[in-house]
Parts: sequence; C-alpha cells; structure tokens
Amino acid sequence: MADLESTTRYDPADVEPRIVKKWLDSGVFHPRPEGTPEDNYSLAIPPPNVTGVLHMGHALNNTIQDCLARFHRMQGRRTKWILGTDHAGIATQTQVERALEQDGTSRTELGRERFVERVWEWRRKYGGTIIEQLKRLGASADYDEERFTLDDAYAQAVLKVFVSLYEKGYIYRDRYMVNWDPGTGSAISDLEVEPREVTDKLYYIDYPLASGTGAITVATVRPETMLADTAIAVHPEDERYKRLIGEKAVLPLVGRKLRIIADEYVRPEFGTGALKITPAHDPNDFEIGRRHGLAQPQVIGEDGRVTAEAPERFAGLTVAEAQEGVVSELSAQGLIARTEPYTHTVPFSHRSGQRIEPLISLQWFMGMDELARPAIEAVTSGRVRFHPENHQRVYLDWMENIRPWCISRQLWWGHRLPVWYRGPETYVGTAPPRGEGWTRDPDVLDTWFSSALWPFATLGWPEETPQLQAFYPTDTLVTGRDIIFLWVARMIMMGLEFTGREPFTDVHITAIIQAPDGRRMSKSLGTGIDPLDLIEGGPRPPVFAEPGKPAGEFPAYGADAVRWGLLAMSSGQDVRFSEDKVAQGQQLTNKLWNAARLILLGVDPDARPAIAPTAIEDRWILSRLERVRAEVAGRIARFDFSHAALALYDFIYGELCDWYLELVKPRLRAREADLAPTLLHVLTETLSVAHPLIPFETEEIYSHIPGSDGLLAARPPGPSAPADADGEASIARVIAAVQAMRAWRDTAEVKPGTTVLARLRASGYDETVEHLARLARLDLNGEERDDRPTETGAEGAGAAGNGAPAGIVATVPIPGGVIEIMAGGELDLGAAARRLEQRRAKLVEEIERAERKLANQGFVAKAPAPVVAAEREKLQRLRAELEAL
RNA sequence: GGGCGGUUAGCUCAGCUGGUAGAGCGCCUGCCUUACAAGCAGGAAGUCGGCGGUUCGAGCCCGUCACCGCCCACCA
Repeated sequence: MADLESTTRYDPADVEPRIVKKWLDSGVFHPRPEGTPEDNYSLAIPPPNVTGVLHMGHALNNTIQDCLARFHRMQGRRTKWILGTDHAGIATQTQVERALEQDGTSRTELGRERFVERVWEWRRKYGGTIIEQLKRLGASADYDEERFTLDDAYAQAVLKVFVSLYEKGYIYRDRYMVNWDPGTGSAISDLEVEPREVTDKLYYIDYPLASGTGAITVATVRPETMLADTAIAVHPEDERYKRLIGEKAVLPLVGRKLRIIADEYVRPEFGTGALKITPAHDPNDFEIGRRHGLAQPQVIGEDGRVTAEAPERFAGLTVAEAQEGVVSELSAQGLIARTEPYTHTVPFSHRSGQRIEPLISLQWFMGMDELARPAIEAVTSGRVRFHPENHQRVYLDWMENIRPWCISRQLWWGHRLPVWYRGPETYVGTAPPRGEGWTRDPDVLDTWFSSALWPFATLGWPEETPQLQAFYPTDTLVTGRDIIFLWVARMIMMGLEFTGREPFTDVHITAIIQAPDGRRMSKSLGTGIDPLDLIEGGPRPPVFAEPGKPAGEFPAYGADAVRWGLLAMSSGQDVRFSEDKVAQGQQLTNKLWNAARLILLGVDPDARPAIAPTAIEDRWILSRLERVRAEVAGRIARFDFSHAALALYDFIYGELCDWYLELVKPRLRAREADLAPTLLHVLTETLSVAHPLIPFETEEIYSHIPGSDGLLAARPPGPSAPADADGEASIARVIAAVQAMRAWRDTAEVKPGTTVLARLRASGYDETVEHLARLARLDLNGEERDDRPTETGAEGAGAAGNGAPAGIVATVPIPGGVIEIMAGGELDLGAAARRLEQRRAKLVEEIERAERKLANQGFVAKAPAPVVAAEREKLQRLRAELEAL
C-alpha cells in the first residue's frame, strides 16, 4: 500500500502494477459458470490479431468494455468478459512470410507443414503481447479462459459449422468471378477490397465489322483484356447500333468473330455506347456473359500473367507488359481511334495494397440469403439494438442486399476446409473420409468465418458446456463501425443459425479516434500512438506536438488517466485525439488522491462509513452523491461514456473537493467524531461510482478505507441516502453567496488575506452563516442580522438597504438578499465604487432587455404562462437589486 | 451515384422535448490559504458555417448552399 502521509501526488507507476496483480490473484475476473444468461452479464471481446499490439482503437474499445464489465460486476451480476485472440489468416501469414524473407528463406521453400509450424512458433513468441497490454490497461477480462480461434475445440466448431451449412446447401463450390489479390495470391471477399481513385487511360479501339462495312468502336481502360473478348454489347434502343445487333465484328489481334449483342446494362451515353465484353475479367461482363451464354476464355491467370489462351506471343507476359504489347500492335494497325485520361474508382486489396484482378476462379461460396432473413428480423424487431441507433440502417441496407460470400482463401494459415476430393467425388465432413486416394482441399477459410462463431465457440459450443449455459447469449458487443458487416452481421447470422438465439442484445459502435490533424490514426502514417507510451511515458510523435514545440515525450499519465481521457473524448462518431483530456484525467486522479488523503488522514481509524449527517453540508453532499450515482449509472446504461466521465469529474471537483471538503475542514481539524462516518461513506461511494472508469486508483484508495475488506471491484454499492431538496438548496445558496463575495472582493481589490466587516441582510442562511463568513472572509460578528423572512427576500433586503447607516460602502447581492460591506479595515473605496458602477450598468442593461421582452405583446400573449411569469419575476428582482445599490 | 455524420470561445468538444451560450486546455489578474502549485480564487473571450423560412422567441425545427470526414456502389 502506498504511504498516504508522504505521497502528495498520485503515482500510477507505483499503484497500477500492484493492483493488477491483486485482481488477477483474487479471481474476480473469472466467474464460476453458474446461473442464467439473464442474471449474468457477459460480453465477448472483439478478438485482436494474435500477433497484434494495442493501438488507440483497442484502448478505447476495451476501456468501454471494461467500464461495462466492472459496472455490472459491481451491481452484483456474475460477469464474464470473454477474452481471446484471432489467428488473423492473411495478416499473420504475411507477417511471418516477411520474417522468413529476412532469414533468407520463404514459405514455399519450407513447405506447408513446416511453414504452419513456424507460424505457431511465432504465435507462441508474440501472441501474449496484446493480452499483457490489456492487463496493463486494467481490462477485467477472464484471463483464465483465454481463447484462440485455432484452438482444437474452436476448430471443431468451425468444421461442424462448415459441414452443416454445406449439407443445407448454403455452402457450395463454384467457378465464379472473384476478387483476385495478386499480392497474397488468394481470392478475397468483397469486404476486403477498398476502392481507390485512379486515373487510367481510356482507349477507343476500332473493331472491324465482319461484313467489311466499317468498324464499331469500343472504349476500355484495360485493352489487354480484349484478348478474352467474346462479344460486343450495345443498348437495345440505341439508334446508332440497332441495325448492327446480331452482326459480327472481328476481334483485332486475335481474329475471333464477336457477336454484337443487345443488353440493357450498356449506357449509350458513356464512351461510344458500345461495350466490349470480357466475361472472365470483369464482374459486369461476367454477368452479361452469363445472360447471353457467352464463353469465358481466361487470358490472365492467378499468377497475374497472360495464359496460353491468348495468342502465343503474349503468353507469359505480365499484365502491364501485355497491355503495352496490345496497345503498340493496335496502334501499328491504326485501330486506336483516340485515348483520353479517365478517373474512376478501382478495387485494391485491403491487405496487400495491390490492384484487384477480377477473374473467374473455382472457389467455395456461401449463399447468405437464408441466413440474412432472421438476422434482419432480429434487428427490426428490436431484439438486437445498435447504439447509436443510426447504424441500424446501415446494417439493414447491407443485409437486404447481401451477396454470396467467397469463403475460401489460398493461404496456409487458418482453418483448412474439411473437404476432400477423389477424382470426380467430393467429400465434406468433420473427419477425413475412409478409403484410399483422397486429397484434401488445400484452401483455408476466410478468417471472418471463424470469427463469426466467436460468442459461442469461445464458450465451448457445440458442447453444452456450463459456460455456454451460463453466459450465452452475451449482453453487449462493443466494436467499431468498420466491422459491422465483416463481423457483427455475420455473428448475428451464425448465432441465430446455430444457437437459435441472437448472440448479444446491444451493439455499441464506438467513436473512431483520429490523429489531431484529422487523419486516421495509423502507424505507417506516423499518426498513431501506442497507448502504452501514454500510460507509462514514451516518445510523442511529431503530429502530437504542440505547434512550434519539440515533440519530446509523453509524461507517464497512468492507465486511469488514459482511460478517463479516452472516455471523455469519445462523444461523437469521429473524434480527434486530445492529449488535454488525458491530462485532465490525470488531474482528476491526483485530485481524488489528495481528497482521500485529507479524509483518511483526518478521521479516527476506528470510524466506519455510515450515513449519519449532522450538518447541513452533510445532507447536501449525501444528496449530491445520490445524484451523481444515478447520473453515471444512467449514462453508462445509455452507452454515453463521455458524459459519465464528465459527470464524475464535475462531482469530484465541483462538489466534493471545492465545496464539501472545504466546508467541513474546521470540523475535520477539530476531529469531530460525528463527521467521520459520513465522510467515509461519501469517499467510499465516490470510489464505487468512479471505479468502472478509473479502477486502479479507486481500488488502491479503497484498501485504505478503515474496515474495508475484499476488493472494490467486487463490491456492490453501499446504502443510499434519500434526496434532500432543502439541504441542496441551502448549500446552493451559500455557494452562490460565497462566489458573489469573492468576485466582489477581487474586483474591489480587497487583499486576499483581509477579513471584511460586513452585515448579512438576507434570508436562508441560518445554518450556513459560519460557512459564509469563513469562506468569504467576512466579519459578520457583532452585527445584528436581518434574516426575517420577507415577501420576497430581495425586496425586503433592498428596503432595508435604503435606511442603511452611513458606514455601508457597498452592497453585494446574494440569493435571498444582500451583504452590506461596512467601511473600515483596508478597503480601497475607489475600487469598490468602480465595481459598484459596473454592476449597476449591467443591471440596467438586463432590466431593459426584460422590459423589452415583456412589452412585446406577442410574447405576453403566446408564450407559456410560466415563462412569462418567470420573466416578470426576474424583472422585479433586478429592479430591486438596482434600487438596493 | 446513393447514404450517414460534422461545421459552437485560440484548441478539443458539451449543449435534454426551441425560452438571454457551457466545460477542459490555453490566455489575463491575484494567491506558496498545513489534501493537492500537476494547486486555489477571480476574469476576459463566441454575428453558434452562409442565406432564406416557421415562431412571440431558433445553436436547437424546415428549406437551400458551402466546405470537412466517413460508409455503400459492377457504369466500360
């Protein structure tokens, strides 16, 4: 435990590692698999890539999940946060291949078996990094049951799902147009391509008509694909070409006769209105080709080179070389009518960054229509809710237009398809087929196929494990909007298909944290931060430097500060990273630390927390505590974490420290025994409210509370005090009065140390005069007080002011009346007078505004009565105050 | 080409069902007041992106335009 006496600053580096250990040793994060999913609370982490490292997105996402987990755990619910990592097929394989390259070897040199073994080694070496980082962040996940998407049990679940969907006919093998990524040498799904804007050259090429009566001109950005053309299409209503429909053109360089066909897809206004059709190398042409029963000659192979189906002189060339050759031959023959630059969006591989080569390939697909239907219903019925809810529409739009999913990947790292071939036979099963001569399909499944089973496969499905029974379905999913389709949608579909239940009820889509300059946070752009550098101190990238200053290093803010800062900044859907917020979080932790020191070093060690108010300020803080407790709980329930963080901050600073602790200081110094229980109760419950957001420090302080035992992380909220409107109003009054007096003192240039002779002429301060005098440094003693209730406090006080003795040099308005400042001491009367004049001018201005408003017939007639009444009352009050001055 | 979000103080962001604009940081002034100087007290600072409309009254509702960001999309 930290020594409170000497530690005047909260030191996360001392506290946090110790507290992590305490939590892990205690087993609080590892619930017994008992009870029902309805009573329990569970959530599944979006599994990070096994070899990944924590980035800012993870930090925010996991802080939010932890906040939820801790909140519900502290409500007494058995809470399980399912933890694990994803094998991340392409990402991991690429990483290991790069390392092999360094060693002067390669995947193909090693062969499949040895390569996969190397990846496992890699995983053993680096797979623990991100898990350790999560601990460092304070994530209260179930580390005792860490899962991996390639665990044996998990793999069995994947195979079972595959076989089941195959048997239902949803999974099938087909030759179909796919997104071929020449970079990874694999097909990838539609969701793994990203469109980029590219300026290509648009070639206008003449195809001579077979009749010899001229030519038809087509436009293309990829002339090399013409070698695989099988038709020319025009719009059926296009007057220019109508007469040519059914005729033939001659494919230059190849000599093949191409039918001129009519298809509504063609846009007459684009290019020449005539479109060359290459079914094997363009997704649209593929569809058109199918409609018209065209052949699909393939001139570009999976190796990115021209195939033998092209004229011999092109075979073996790369795509770029082929393009060059085709263009030069065409221009030699005078067949290129013209060219023009053309900017359009083109698919690139999200992984390798290479331009996608659309081609026809024999792959495994999954038909999604049947699975999508119930998944749509799950959301439209409200059984699964998105927060913020506008994401629901995006989800539904995608689901309603869902297309087949290409699930096979030409990789080695992943779940190998449970498919075997023998001649024309195909066998699909969770166990290998009997008999000789079977060869297994070399492909593996898209990583997202296994991720889709995450919420239930991690709990032991298909076995009816106690974990599954206790924690599935989960409650909340917290993730980014970039994987709503890739992951969220597929989990809902798979969950419904295989468990009959939605895998979660609430989906919280977190904000995306951008670099301070508005760009995406990314390591390669230099716009990313390692959250650990923020927690423990580390290099500050230049983008995060203050303008004109060297970047230097981040101070060691500590995990709590980083957590609080991330929560506080994550209000909108895109938020710029603000180091200030983290610094604010650090200030909060420091403030709370010192408040705890003040309290704990000031109370009797035998005292115990209890609701036992003896003074008005006790009633006030107890009432305010209940408010913040409800506020924070409500915000968390609505996934509004930034306001939860700010509400906590406002309470600790604006109420607990600035006022309550200042109000009770004299009693604390006097070691008033009656004070301690309430003080300890307030501190303990403040820790309790704060714990889901800033768990480390609150846990540490809790261990110093007299009589505390066990962990704060597992402690249900303590007793509540009833709301106390009178107490709140009374202290609110004295706060306003103190602030008014301080402001007056400052502008009247009263020296901070001096006590000012004054007279209180206001009602409502019976219980707080002492506070008022002390905090505003007033000497009210020896003066008779006029705190008789009057019709309206201000008017009464104003009237009293009229007959005031000559010694009054200023009148400071406060709620319920005024404070009269008496001559004497070291008052600078000139400054006081200036202050008075300022106030008077302000009052006149405000009175005019109110008068104007009330003179407006429209306002008086049409505005709601209470609004008008309030305005009248305000006018009266202002006039009275002016008069008093 | 569709759709979503944003534009509020120098910076990053709040502003609930429309009723005289808020926070943190920064800035200015004053304080080493025995919890905290990484602190405390006080203060200055905004034509709420532009234009039009509805309303007694608009940061908030409607229309329109302008930028910025994101998502979806098979137009050669």
